[in-house]
Amino acid sequence: MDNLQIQNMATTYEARKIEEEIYKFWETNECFKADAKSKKEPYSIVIPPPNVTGVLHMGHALDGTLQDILTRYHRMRGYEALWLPGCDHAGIATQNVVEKQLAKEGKSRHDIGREEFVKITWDWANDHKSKILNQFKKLGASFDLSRARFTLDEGCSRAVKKVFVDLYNKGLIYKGSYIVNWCPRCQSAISDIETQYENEEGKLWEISYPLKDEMGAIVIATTRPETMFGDVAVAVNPNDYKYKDLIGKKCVIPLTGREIPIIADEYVDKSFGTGALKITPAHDPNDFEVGRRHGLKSIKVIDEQGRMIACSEVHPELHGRDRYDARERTLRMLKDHQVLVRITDHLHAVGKCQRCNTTIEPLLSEQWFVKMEPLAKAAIEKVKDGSIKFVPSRWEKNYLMWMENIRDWCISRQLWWGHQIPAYYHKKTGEMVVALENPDPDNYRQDTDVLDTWFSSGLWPFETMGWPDTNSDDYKKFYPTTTLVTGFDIIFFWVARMITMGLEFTKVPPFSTVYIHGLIRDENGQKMSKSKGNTIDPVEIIEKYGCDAMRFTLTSLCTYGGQDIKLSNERFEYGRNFANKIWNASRFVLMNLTKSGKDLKLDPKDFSIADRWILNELNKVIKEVNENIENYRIGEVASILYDFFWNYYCDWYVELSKIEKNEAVMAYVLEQSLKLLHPIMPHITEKIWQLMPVEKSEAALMKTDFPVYNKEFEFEYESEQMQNVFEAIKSLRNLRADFNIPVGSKINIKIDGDEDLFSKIIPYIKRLARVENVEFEKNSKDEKHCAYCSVGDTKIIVPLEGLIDINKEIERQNKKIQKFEAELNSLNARLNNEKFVNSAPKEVVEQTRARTKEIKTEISTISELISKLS
RNA sequence: GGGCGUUUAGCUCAGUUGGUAGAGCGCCUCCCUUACAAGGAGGAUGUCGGGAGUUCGAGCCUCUCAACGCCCACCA
Repeated sequence: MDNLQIQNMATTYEARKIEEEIYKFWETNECFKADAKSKKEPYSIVIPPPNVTGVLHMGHALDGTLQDILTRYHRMRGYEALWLPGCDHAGIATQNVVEKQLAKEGKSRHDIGREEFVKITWDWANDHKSKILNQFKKLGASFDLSRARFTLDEGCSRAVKKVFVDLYNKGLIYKGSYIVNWCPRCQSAISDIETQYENEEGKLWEISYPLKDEMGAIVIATTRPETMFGDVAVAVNPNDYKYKDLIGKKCVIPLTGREIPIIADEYVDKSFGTGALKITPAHDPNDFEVGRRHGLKSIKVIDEQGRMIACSEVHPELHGRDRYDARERTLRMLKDHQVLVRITDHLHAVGKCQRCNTTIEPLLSEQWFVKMEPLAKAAIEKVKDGSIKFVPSRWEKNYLMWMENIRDWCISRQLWWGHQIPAYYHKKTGEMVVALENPDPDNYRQDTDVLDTWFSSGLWPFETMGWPDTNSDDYKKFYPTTTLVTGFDIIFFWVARMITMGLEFTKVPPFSTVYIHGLIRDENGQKMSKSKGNTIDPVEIIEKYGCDAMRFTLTSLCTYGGQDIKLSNERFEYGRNFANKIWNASRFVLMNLTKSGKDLKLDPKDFSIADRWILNELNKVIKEVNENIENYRIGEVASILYDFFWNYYCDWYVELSKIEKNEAVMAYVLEQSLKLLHPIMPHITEKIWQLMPVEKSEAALMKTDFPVYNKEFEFEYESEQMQNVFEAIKSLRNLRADFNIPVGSKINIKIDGDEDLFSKIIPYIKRLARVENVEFEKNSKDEKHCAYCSVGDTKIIVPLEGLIDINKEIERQNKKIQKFEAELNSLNARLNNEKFVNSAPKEVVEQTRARTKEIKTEISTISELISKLS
């Protein structure tokens, strides 16, 4: 080949240079653009939109790689494939970032006002949207950027408003005063799943509440004494004999003198603490329920900043103090009044804000909620009946458990960045209207709250396709989407909501398969996080090892069970080495092709036994690769291809080609391999393919057809014969190693056995086992000073006068016999067992018999050889 | 308290309907044989966490115990 480009191929794969060049090539040629008007069957994936605040991390790299593999595979399989990219506006996270920036200038958002703040945040978001998507490009992502969306863009806003208004009109959204998780730092309510519980060492204080009208007291236990000013009752279990007589009576809250009733409620656990519980409906979700059951009012004693209020009359010194400060002061007073009975250590779970880790304050507050139970019904149904499948399936159970115990979703957030709630209040009468637009801006003001970020991401699969315009081309072509790829950490946050909303508003599941992969962890199994400093930056890995190398490594680590993936820098050497192997094998092939175009057409007449063998192996691999991708066993695909390309094509076929080559087959197997590898390693395969002088119907490999099983290339018989040849060659190499025969010194052999086969492959043996002369000889008379190999009943005799120690050779052969005999014994044990012969499947019995026969042959061959030696 | 996962070679992990163990890295020996030392040839290494059961046969199925990890719900 006189092609200059091929001559100039570097001896190591220069990943970054080539990857950037190839990605540009795809972009310039608009290879990723999906055509909504195409006649092809659609395949679509929407990206889990990364936060605008984010930078690319390994989780994205894995998630993105898998989506890209599926997209590229289906594109090559003839689907109209769309991978739709986009970003999430990430309400709290983004607002936090911008507020921090303002704080550096000594300002708060209140100083500049809502309008200005939102404007600044938009600028910031616009800036970062492209940053994160550009980073995704470094992954080789074949997503259609012309369709990139943002959860706060016009289309999404329209969808969000419509969904909100519709749900409201159906009575599935309501506003009300309930206990919510309040983050005193974010100054907003957050949902239950945004609250993360951490175990903390705390104290359990037992406080004596004196009875009214009689002697004695009831001792309650609490972890939060400062809330006692908001107590409205003391509750005991109705079956608790200790307190039987006190039910219905009254007691007095210490430090205040306020009288409260002693009530009975099943909720109270007799065995915990003192068995008596103070009820503070305004600051505890369980107490709130108890309070409601008993018609008790709520007294709010902590405000939205986490400061004490409403105790000013009795204890003005507490007013306005932080809740923890107030706790200390309250305890001191209780001690002084001698009502603090006992203090014990107590490990308990404390709710933290997912975004800022501030301790959550359960607070009575007016918020918007989605009534989930009626919506969950269909979402449960469609997973149960298999319309939506989780892979691996165990996540279905997880999903169903959550959905079946679902609680209402608090969707309002007291933030400025997000979809403002489309509820409007009359400035004078306070009358509320929920509508797509403000009915009369002069007289109505809009609700100041915004929606939970997950409200808009819950609509992602259809809002990005043009919904509510169900006539849009994209909606008609690409919705519902096919596969959703994500980590298990957002099944509740996101997947469940998309299913729920999708079914409610589009009447079909938004996707048919949810492919859940594991999470990326560091080498010690710890979650990667910036604060721990244990992150591995994908961009750095790409720079150092190459994108395809990273993709291959990540892919190979994906197990079918979706186990978490422990990563270290070194693991990427695996992918890099493989990329380099592909590069160099291709370089060799390209350099050795003298033909091109039509001259490289396969002609079965020219197939040698080796050609048939490799074509047969390739064919099997093609079948397995297709099956495994279809079944989301993507890690398996990586290892099948690694094994085939390296251990079959490179180690054997290319080596054999140095002796006797069939250019057409050599090129064909390479081209097919490149296609098979393309979804995982798109750049290197595209580059090499473009250098190949084969006939091309497309300008890009990524546009060609993915290989499919071809019955014409079934050559099982030749395949088995070649396995024998390889066995023989390995045996000879083995022998050389055992007797320390240097590679430089050639050996001669005599073959006694399958002359028909071995005569065909003499050149292979000569070259690969470094043999000088081959003779065929029945019942060879050579005896002493020989070493032996055997493959089946074929004997290979290696006269090695003076080079070998006879005793050592006997020992060597005996070892082999021992191995075979061990196996033979276990096989015989089985065959002598009547129950095995009767109850095992026929094929298994047959196999066992056949194997026994094989082993017996081997043993007798070897024994014969030994007898000649001794 | 409920659920899930993990336990296999020194390390990291595969092992798809049960037929007696594999890869990468690491280790040992030899080799720069004109695609590749990010390479080639050969080699060593496992009572598959413990115990019991089902079966002709168990890494795989059932039960149980242990250790580690995750999720959900929480006792104020």
